[in-house]
Amino acid sequence: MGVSIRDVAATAGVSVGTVSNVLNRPDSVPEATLERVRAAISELGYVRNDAARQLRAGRSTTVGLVVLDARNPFFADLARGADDEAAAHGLSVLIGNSDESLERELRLLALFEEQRAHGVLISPIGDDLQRLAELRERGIPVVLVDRSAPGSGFSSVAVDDVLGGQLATRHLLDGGHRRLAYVGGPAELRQVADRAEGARAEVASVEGAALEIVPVESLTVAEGIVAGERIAALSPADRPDAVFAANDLIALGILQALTRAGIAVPGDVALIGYDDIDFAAAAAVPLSSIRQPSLTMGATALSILAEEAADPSRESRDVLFEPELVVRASTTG
Amino acid sequence: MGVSIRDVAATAGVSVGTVSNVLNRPDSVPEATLERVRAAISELGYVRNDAARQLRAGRSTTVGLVVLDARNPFFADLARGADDEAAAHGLSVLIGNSDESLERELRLLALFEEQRAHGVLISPIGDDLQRLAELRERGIPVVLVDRSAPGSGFSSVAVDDVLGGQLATRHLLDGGHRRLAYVGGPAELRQVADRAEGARAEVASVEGAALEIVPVESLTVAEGIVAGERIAALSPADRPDAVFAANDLIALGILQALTRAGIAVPGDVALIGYDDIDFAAAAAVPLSSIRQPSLTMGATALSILAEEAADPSRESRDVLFEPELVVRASTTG
DNA sequence: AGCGCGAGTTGAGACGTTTCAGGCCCGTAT
DNA sequence: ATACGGGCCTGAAACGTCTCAACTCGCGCT
Repeated sequence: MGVSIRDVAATAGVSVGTVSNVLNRPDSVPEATLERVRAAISELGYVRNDAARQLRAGRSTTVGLVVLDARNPFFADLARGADDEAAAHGLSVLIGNSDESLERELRLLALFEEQRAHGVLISPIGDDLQRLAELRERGIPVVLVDRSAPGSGFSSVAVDDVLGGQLATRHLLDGGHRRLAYVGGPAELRQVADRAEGARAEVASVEGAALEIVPVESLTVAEGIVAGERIAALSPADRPDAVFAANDLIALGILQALTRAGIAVPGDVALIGYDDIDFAAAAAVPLSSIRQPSLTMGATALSILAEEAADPSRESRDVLFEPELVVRASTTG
Repeated sequence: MGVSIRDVAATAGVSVGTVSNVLNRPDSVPEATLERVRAAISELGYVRNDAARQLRAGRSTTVGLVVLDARNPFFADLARGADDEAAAHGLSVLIGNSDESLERELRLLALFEEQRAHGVLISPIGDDLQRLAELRERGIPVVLVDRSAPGSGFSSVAVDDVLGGQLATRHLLDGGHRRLAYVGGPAELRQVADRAEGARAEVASVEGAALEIVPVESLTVAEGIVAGERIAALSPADRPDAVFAANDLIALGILQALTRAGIAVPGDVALIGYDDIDFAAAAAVPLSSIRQPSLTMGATALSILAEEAADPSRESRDVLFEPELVVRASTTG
């Protein structure tokens, strides 16, 4: 069925070794041979078999990327950054979606392990890095993204989420708000917990300020709507006057629900999100948010991964980016 | 370094064939042996080598998906639909981003061909299906997504874009608008051309209605902003009173630009998009749009692909979904 | 006792690539 | 004339899996 290197060798009248050289080390082959082999290749329509290469090489040239939600533009951007950088290293990125489910995360890791992935970039769900340590022991380097873990032995590329939570919260407090709510979940997600911690710390530093935690099941627009409806149902006396959402999808959902219920943003309730996705600026009320350098994070993570794959003895590195407050209409009324 | 099936066989005291049977046909192996082999597997931490399986099998278990823009939620949904269906067939989906660039598209196809992909789902850029025919000849089935091509020999899963264009345009005309603009590009994209054709047909059927075509370089928010600024710069006399955008990203960009320029939507200019992405409903002015069943399309495409991969002699099929008008505030003032 | 049968197991061979030690040949130095 | 070096090429081995024809063994039947 398939045309192999052997067929090419036969029609070009050379050995398989020579064809391999043409493919991989063209400089070491004289012009005349080069052309003859190339002619044979295009005549036969030969296409390299990647599986055979990988088998020989012992590992693949694919990097696995496990994200919490492929539909979240933040992760799409992160993937894009990784993808661009991967091209420069001759690698390709395979995106897997854990959907905040531990079971799916494990399934993806098993898949990448069977594929002898060149490495794995992951935004893990829980705090149990056991499985990841296993991968590393078997020769697959792992870099954590959107999640720092100093001392874990894994390299990581993240943004200081505690600081991000503080920035968002201080901004709300500076606006004169005192009855704050934080909407986020599930609590197992480190990002969710860290941003809450930042919020708590900041609220504690201001006399008379209070923080209520509103849990949601996942970081999606749909869950944001649910949370928004819950908030809208409260009497004005019980209702927070400012809401900090764990990400922009939640914030957009809340915004929809509040607007539909006739509650003005930012007039009645100020609202700030997290990630600063493209759509935040285009929202019903342009959304204040905390910006993360998503493209850069993806690129950085991939390049660290490539280094560790090339030299496994390398020390792990933790890169921490600074979040940035972006003020728009949703908090300035 | 790696633990192979041979090592497992040795420690379990059986032959490699038996281990393979345990892995692939556990029913044909008696309980006692099964357990012994499984014990050896977990003792040694054996993990199957996918490259070797693929080499043996002659093709991989990965399906390539080539999309025009991975950051467009429409394609993210489509990918998700394909991914879910793939799991049911024991396949996995590798997403590639052509970014509306022919060169990147070709590179991705080369990659998938080297990987002996199980099949390829693609939303192709141009009208030249030559390269795809090549893939098919070499045993890699191809299904077109978001693009119908009856008579091409390729199966396809699409939405009737001409009809979609008509729906959107008729809705604007029904609203009393007569000076219409269509914003879309690049023109090579069949989707862009078909939607324009629908618009043209509908406008032609109404006395005194006019349609202006505003080209953009790509279907992104950024390009939408550029187009919106161009429209905003026109004098009120020259300005269209209704805009049909080739997709929601463009529409959201236009919305931002118009709003910033103090032009009211829908008061001064009505606006409708295409795709009905999640964010359309959450926009500054909730966006009217044309809904496509993205998840279903992805799932359907993958399932057709799986059938063709199993039986290459199968006749090609063309599935055409009906678009649906979703009316929101951006066209009802 | 001889036979056939089926369940369970074996082990060689093939998939297509890369690598690498070795071989050939020609030209130059001795 | 001989030796040597270098450029070019060869061909076998190895990567880990699956398949399949062949084998063993125990058992029941004649």
